[in-house]
Amino acid sequence: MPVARILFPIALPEPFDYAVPDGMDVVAGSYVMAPLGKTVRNAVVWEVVGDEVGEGRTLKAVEHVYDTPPMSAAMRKFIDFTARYTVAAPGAVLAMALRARGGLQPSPRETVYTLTGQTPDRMTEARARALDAAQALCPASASAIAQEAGTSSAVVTGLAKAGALEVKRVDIDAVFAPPNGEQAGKTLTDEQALAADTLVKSVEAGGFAPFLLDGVTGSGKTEVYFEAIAATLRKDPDAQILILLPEIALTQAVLARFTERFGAPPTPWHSGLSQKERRRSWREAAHGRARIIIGARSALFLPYQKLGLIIVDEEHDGSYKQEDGVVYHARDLAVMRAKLEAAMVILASATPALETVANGESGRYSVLKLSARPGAARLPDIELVDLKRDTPERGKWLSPTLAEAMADRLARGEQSLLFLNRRGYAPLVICKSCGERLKSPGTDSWLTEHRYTGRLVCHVTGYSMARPDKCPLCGAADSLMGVGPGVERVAEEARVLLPDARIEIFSSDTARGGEATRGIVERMEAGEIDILVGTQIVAKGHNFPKLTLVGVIDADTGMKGGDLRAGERTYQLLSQVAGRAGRADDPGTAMIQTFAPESPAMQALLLGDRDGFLAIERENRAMVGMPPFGRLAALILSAPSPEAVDTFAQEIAALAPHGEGIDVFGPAPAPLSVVRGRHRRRFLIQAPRNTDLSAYMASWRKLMKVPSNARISVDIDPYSFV
DNA sequence: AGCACGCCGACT
DNA sequence: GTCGGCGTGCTC
Repeated sequence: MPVARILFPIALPEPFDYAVPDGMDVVAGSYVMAPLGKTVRNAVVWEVVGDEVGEGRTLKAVEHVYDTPPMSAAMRKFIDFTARYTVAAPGAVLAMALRARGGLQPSPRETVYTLTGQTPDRMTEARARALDAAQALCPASASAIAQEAGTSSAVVTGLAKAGALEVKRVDIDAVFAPPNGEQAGKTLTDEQALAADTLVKSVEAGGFAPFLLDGVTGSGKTEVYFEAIAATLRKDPDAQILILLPEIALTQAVLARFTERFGAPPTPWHSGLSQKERRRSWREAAHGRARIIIGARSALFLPYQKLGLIIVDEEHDGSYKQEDGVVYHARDLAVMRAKLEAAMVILASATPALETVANGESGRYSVLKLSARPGAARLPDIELVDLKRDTPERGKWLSPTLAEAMADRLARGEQSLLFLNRRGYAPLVICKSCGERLKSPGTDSWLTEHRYTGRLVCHVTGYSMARPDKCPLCGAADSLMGVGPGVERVAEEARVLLPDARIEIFSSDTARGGEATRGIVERMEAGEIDILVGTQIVAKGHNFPKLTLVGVIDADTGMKGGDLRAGERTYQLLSQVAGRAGRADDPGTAMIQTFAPESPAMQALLLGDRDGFLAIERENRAMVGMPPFGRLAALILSAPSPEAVDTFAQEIAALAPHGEGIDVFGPAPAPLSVVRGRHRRRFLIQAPRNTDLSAYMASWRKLMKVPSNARISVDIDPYSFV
């Protein structure tokens, strides 16, 4: 009897062996149901091993094979690669690919009713209303028609019996309409056409080909990669195309743009989908019927039948890094997935990551540059405001220079945007009488004061409490004081400064859901807002024609935290924010308040010299062997008590294997040393560029005996660390 | 990930 | 005397 090696979507160390009953059609990649312990679970056949009989052991049998086409060999290889690379169990990676309940079953069906045109022999008041409702809703269930008509569903079934309504059984999860690759796109500029042509030629040639599409904001990157998508659709009627976007960019407007360009809505995938939508998107992707899939990082793990093209838009965006569970970077894995699929991959950005630029320069990626903004819109003039000389009053955050510019814009009827990447009123609350800093319970992160809601909120755990009127530690009344600026406090300051101005706050707190966001954007476009105070939510997308001043409250915030990429991230974010100012005939001004105007990031911003900035960054990193010139990994341990985690950390430190050129630093308290009652320690591992760090971390991990109350997580190529 | 087996506190 | 707390170990 053939034996199937089956991988379960749980963190088991390896696939398990099962007997394949006679006549059951099981191949590598088959989605099956098999008994495991006391339960029966969905799983995937990883390989079928000939007619080998287990050495005297009896195997359980595969129970059921699903009709879903088997998972492709490339997908299985990708899962194995990801597991090895991220030092995770293959089953834990497979679990990410199977996250859609009901996706393996055929679509559930429902009974719907449509008009036949016949009139029933006997017509009643209720029947007439039901027929009207059926016409309005067209295909609809009996209950929906009955509700609309204000009758019982017996009326609807009665009409069906009388021949006035036709009964149909239909799939609840409709198939996505196929996109059209023949439809023409916008007219491209010469520069855009040149880039698009290169991409189209590469699609036609086929095979693995990585590209960096490096184009300034507004240079039309999307229109260029649309041509690559269209070419892929034309070339291969089975090829699927995946577009990865940062979660925050997955808006209705973006989906609409794809719908318009390709004549059919794309298949969406992100954390906000309902169970029904997930099931539908997953099934269509797994069957190969979904042709264009637009999703957040997790869409990379859908089991496509045949990927022809992957696009990673805003490839520098930090949200591509998954931090819990299987720790991965979707951009890096996207390139690997494309390689395994022999597909093309396009990384697009106005401010590409240093790693990506380095890959371009070394020739691993082909680089396409777009330098011009069509419509002749120029980038804004940038001014650095030196906070050491141009200091705001105590407890204030707007420098005299910025305040004056805002007043000037208001007088001219133009708009200003103040940017501060901090939600709420004050990022820290202290007690004036005992000095206590209020923290989230079981965590060492500060509570942020939100005046708008009158609450103290932890931005790490989501914990929130009503603002107490007494210090919880010493009991002193009226002693709590918010320290530091948040968008609410800056808005308050602006209101005092310019009482006649219409001022609004734009952050994830005030713009919950698309509705409120659209409201703010519309009022801004209509000129009903004079000053908008926002967090990084304002950095993306929207262009406001009357906006001529952007003020960056504190350019140095992002530089704290000892992060390797702090300078790079600050540059990316600030250049994006600054780009919001200006319009075709008036470039506008961006005023950036900083205590370090002489720093390379600020100087590069001032001069608009992104490449110069990257060159300095690169030199610094090359000197100290940091990525991409060396490799990093992190090992994070956690346990319920500081004593337990320290003991465990010491044991682990002693076990670290020797490796050529590999340095192990730590243990040190992790960036957030206490999270939800768990104490965390971190090791940082640095190695030469060509080291197989995954293999090193896996060999180390094998030596560890992890106590049951402790957790361990490996982060290859960590992004945030101290 | 479930689920059961295992030894130590408060209850009908 | 039992019910049940979740520590730990296994699932082909």
